[in-house]
Order: sequence, then C-alpha cells, then structure tokens
Amino acid sequence: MTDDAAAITLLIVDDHPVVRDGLRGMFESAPGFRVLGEASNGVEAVALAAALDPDVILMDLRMPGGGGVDAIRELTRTGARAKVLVLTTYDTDSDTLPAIEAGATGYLLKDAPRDELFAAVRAAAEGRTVLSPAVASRLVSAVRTPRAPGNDPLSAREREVLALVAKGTSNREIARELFISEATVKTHLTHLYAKLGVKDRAAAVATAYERKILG
Amino acid sequence: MTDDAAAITLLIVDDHPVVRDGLRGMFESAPGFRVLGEASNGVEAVALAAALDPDVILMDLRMPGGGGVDAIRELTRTGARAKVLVLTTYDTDSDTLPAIEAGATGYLLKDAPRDELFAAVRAAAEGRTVLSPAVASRLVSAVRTPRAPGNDPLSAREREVLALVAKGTSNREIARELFISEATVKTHLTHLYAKLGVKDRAAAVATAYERKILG
DNA sequence: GCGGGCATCAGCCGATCGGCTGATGCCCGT
DNA sequence: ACGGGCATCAGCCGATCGGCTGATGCCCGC
Repeated sequence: MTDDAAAITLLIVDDHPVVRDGLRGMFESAPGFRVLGEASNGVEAVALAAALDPDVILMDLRMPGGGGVDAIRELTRTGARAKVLVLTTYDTDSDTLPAIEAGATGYLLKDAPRDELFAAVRAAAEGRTVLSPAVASRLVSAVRTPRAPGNDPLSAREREVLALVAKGTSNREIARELFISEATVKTHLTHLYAKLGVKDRAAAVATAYERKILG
Repeated sequence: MTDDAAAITLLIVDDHPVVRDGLRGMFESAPGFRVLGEASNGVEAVALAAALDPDVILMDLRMPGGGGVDAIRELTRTGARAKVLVLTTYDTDSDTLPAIEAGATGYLLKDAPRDELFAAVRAAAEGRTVLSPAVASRLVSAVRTPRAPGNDPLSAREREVLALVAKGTSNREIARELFISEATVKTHLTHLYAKLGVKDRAAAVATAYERKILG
C-alpha cells in the first residue's frame, strides 16, 4: 500500500517520537497515503521538504530547535509545493493565527478522529483549507474585528493596570492602588488582553515587553 | 502645638491627598510633632527634603512621577539628614526589600494603629529601625536564605517552563508540552518564583524580561 | 444628536493558580 | 558515602483569575 501511484505523499514533523509513530502508523495502514519521512523540528522539516517534495506536511508547532511557524514561513517564502497542515495539541495555542498567516493550509487539533484527519489531508493536498471548529470560530472573530490584533494601542489606564500586573500586583491590590473597584480592574484587563491578543496576565506582560510597552 | 521647640519635624510624601491629609491631621493633633510640608511624588520629596530639612520623612512607595525607592536612594546618596519611614498599603509590596536596601529606616503598613505610628516616627527620628511584623518576618527569611534573591540562576527546565508561561500557556498545557505532570510544572514554578523573588507568573515574566532571561 | 471609545461598576461561575507538605530518584562534587 | 541541586510526582485547599452579561456616565467627532 505504500506504492500506490496516486497516493498522497506526506512529511511528518513533530518533536515527539510517539506522535510521529502514531501518525506514520495511521497513514501507512490507510490506502492512498505514503509517508516519505519524518522531521523533529522546523529546520529539519524545511530541509526534508526540499529533498522529498511531499504533497502535504503534517506539522506540529512549538518544537525545540526551529519553531513550526518559522518553518512554514520559510516554506512559503521558497515557494515549496507542499501544503502545510498544522496539527497541534491545543486550540488555545497562541500561534494559531501566526501559523495561518505564515501560509498553513489547515489547522487541526491532535484529538481529531482518524477519518477527519484523513479527510483533512486529502483536502489539504487539493489546496482546500481545513480548520478545526475551534480555530475556525476564532478566525471569524478575528476577521470580524478588523483591527490588527497586535497594534491596537492601549489606553493610559490599561497601561497603568498592566504595569502593576507586571509587578505581581493582584487585581484587588490594583483596585485599591488606583482607587477603583476590582470589577473595573478586571474590565481593563479583559480589554487589554483582547488588544494584545493574549489570554492571561503572564502573556500580556510578555507581549508588552516585546512591544516595548513595558521595560 | 506646631511651635514646640523639641518637636520632631515631618515631611509627608504620598500621591493620595486623602492620605496626606489624614497623616497631617493625625500628627498636628498630637504633641511633639510638626509637619513641615507635603509632597506627592519622589522628585518633589527630594526637593522638599533639601529645602525643609525634616527629621523624618513619611514616604509612600509607588507614586506616579518619581517612585519612592528612587527618592530614598537619592536622599541616601546626597547624605540627607532625614530618616525615611516607608508607609505603604500592603506588605505584599514587592518594593519592600529594595526600599530598605535603599536606606529606609523603617517600614510600616498604613493600617498600623495611631500610637504605633507615633512610636515609629519617634524611633525613626532617633535612627532606630522600625519594621511592621509582616515585613520583619520577610526580612529574616530573606536573610536566612543567603542567596541574593535576584541573581539566582534558573535551571534549564525552569527557563523552559517560564518561556511557555510567557506565551500564556496554562500549567496543564505546559505539562503535556513537556511530557511531565502538572504537579511538576507547579514545582518548577514555585522554585523559579523564589529565585526571581516574585509571587506570580506575571511578575516572573516581567522580571525575566528585565534580566534578559526572556526576550 | 448619535455612535463609539473609554472608564466605571455588579454578580455569577468554573477554571486555574499558588501554598503547603511530603516523597523519590539521579547525578555530581568532596 | 553523604549532602545538595535538580527533576519528578501527589493531594488538598483557599484565593485568584478570566469569561460572561449587562449597565451607566462622559466626552468627542461627524
């Protein structure tokens, strides 16, 4: 079954051997697919993609030594023929949008059923976009809000709250510090999370440092 | 009562007018004290301290436009005669140790009873150190642990966890990402909090950026 | 004068976090 | 061989957080 002439050829990229084995086994035991190789990080992936010229690359994000997003960007830049199907563990992954912007054809969660995975790979091979429901809904909301989810300036009050958060101040303490209620602090936080495109205070602080809002 | 020749002269520094009024009223209605002036930030405080030459400066930390710690450092550097008594709202304040290092003579919480406050000011005027119990216990634990609570290098694993925290990853997600249990993630976090001298993930991320561990 | 951004507040809820206590195994340096 | 740093894990608990829904008042620009 590995020499099916019409088979869709695959490259598997994941830093976890267990996952690679699982995927390989799954696709090798199904008709219509052929696994050409495996890579354990983004750099390897780019090299192998050039050497093996697969139809579809199943790619994890967040790998030591060459992140997935960078690899996708590189593949896109060099005009690789392969379609990239991102296969990640959590939809909460903050790299969702960057990955798609970088040129990923699809974005699935690892807990997707086998059949859904097969269908997704076939769809990706044809260039059709496949998104898991959670990611899809996130995308529409991102589009619905035309603001660049990154360059939205924070209000003075929001920066003030953020600065205190960076010092390890709790919401209640921030409230007393600024003479407002805890509810208001939470509102400010919710707003600045949205503006920064993050989901908790730790990531907000990190993003703020990256963008020179703090520091 | 404001022209008592033996009165202890005071400078009140706090960004909240309410607090300044409260302190002024408290000390003006008590014998043995004379309030020379008020400042609402650190810069003002340094200037007024030079002009008025008070015995004791009651200083809040965390003020807009010139933080309290910087002001204390400046006063110490210029060899001001005044003793600085830090008067802050929470003992959770992360500036506790820096303030004392900078040269503060005492450190009290604002909810201290009047008499305790008076006694503290008298003690400060004589150069004796006064610490609120919470701060005192923190100090001993800081001394008990001879490591500089700031320069303790993180282990590779701790840095790994911290980097994920900065991306907004939850403990559970980090656990799966690194193939360890959530309990272990929490252990790493507790350790790196101690090493960085912070109390939550947001402050850890901020400190890591400040020290170029991240970014 | 109306929409919209901003700041303020309320209450509920489940999820997550952080503290505490305690334990095991590994490796390294003395 | 012993101590110590590191990594791993458990369970309990209260505190905190973040999401959700909804509301008010202010000010500004069109």
